[in-house]
Amino acid sequence: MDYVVIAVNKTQRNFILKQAQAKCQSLGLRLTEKRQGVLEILLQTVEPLSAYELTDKYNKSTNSPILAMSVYRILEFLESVNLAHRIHSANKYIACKSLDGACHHHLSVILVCKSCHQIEEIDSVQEAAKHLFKAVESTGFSAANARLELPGLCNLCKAKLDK
Amino acid sequence: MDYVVIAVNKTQRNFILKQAQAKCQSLGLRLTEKRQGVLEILLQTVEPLSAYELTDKYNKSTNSPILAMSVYRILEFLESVNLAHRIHSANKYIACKSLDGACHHHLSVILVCKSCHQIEEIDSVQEAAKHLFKAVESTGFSAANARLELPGLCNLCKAKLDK
DNA sequence: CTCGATATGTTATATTATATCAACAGTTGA
DNA sequence: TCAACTGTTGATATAATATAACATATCGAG
Repeated sequence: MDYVVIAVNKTQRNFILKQAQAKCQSLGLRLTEKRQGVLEILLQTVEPLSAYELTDKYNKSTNSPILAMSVYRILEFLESVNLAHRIHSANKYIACKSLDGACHHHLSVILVCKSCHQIEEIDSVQEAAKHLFKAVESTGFSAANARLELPGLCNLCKAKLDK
Repeated sequence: MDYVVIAVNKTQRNFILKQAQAKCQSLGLRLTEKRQGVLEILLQTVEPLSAYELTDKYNKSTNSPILAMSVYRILEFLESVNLAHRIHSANKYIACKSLDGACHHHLSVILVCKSCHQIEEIDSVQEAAKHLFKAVESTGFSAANARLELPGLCNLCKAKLDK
């Protein structure tokens, strides 16, 4: 299985946005224009973005600008409904790009390349992750909604460094 | 197996410090007075500390004070030789309290309690962690020196919340 | 419409982290 | 012994990330 950086095309973005709308509605929450705008920028971007980078991008693409403060609040909202994830090791944020609308939040594994700083949220290690969670929970600790961030080197960077 | 917050007693601290000295020496590096001082504070403390908290504690316990800048540098050093770990999800730092002098850095799992913010570095899930790493590496990604941070609720806090 | 709740605007400030250059200490080798 | 080199720390400035607090605006239910 090949390792590729996730980039979603326009059709996919629209699909995810629609699902996001539906999800919020079903929760009795509002995916407002600004919230959707922020989510769109995250979806359009391959690398994770800091709140301030996100603010800049947002403001370049609109004529009703937003403040970083609001972006933080919006990110908090998006995270709370699992539409975006925070990458702690980088203090940056990504959209959840899972196309089936059900990113496996409880078990998701995020690979963080130390060299190119790109990120891949992978599903193919579900089983192993599940085992780890079970082992952890058997110690009495309740692992909640965890995304495992694994630092390392992606395929491409490894190839470059090997040269 | 019970979940307990790691606290090392004085004897254990001294033991770890001695090992740290030896480790640095064998690497041709110096565990200077300040570096050792910072490590000691971390070892004496159960909760993870921010660089600035660490600075304050240090300066309260000495008459040759230190600057936060230096603490950052020292933390970087301690991390580079695996005597301390950074908790990304909290932007704080802990000492590696493994008594056998060989914290399993490549596979270590850190439980972070969202409620009391205390931290437990556990060894008992080595096998499961190893499997996960293998699964990840089979995707072509080289996981490097990872500590997995798992957010959740520790035993004690869970009990409190259940009341 | 209007009231309450939610969302956003606005300003200020806290917290975390890095950059830069100078001073000093310890080691090495002539 | 002394000069040169390397690594460590001091000192100051500033950048980057994040939260607090309060005001205003907007949405939706009744």
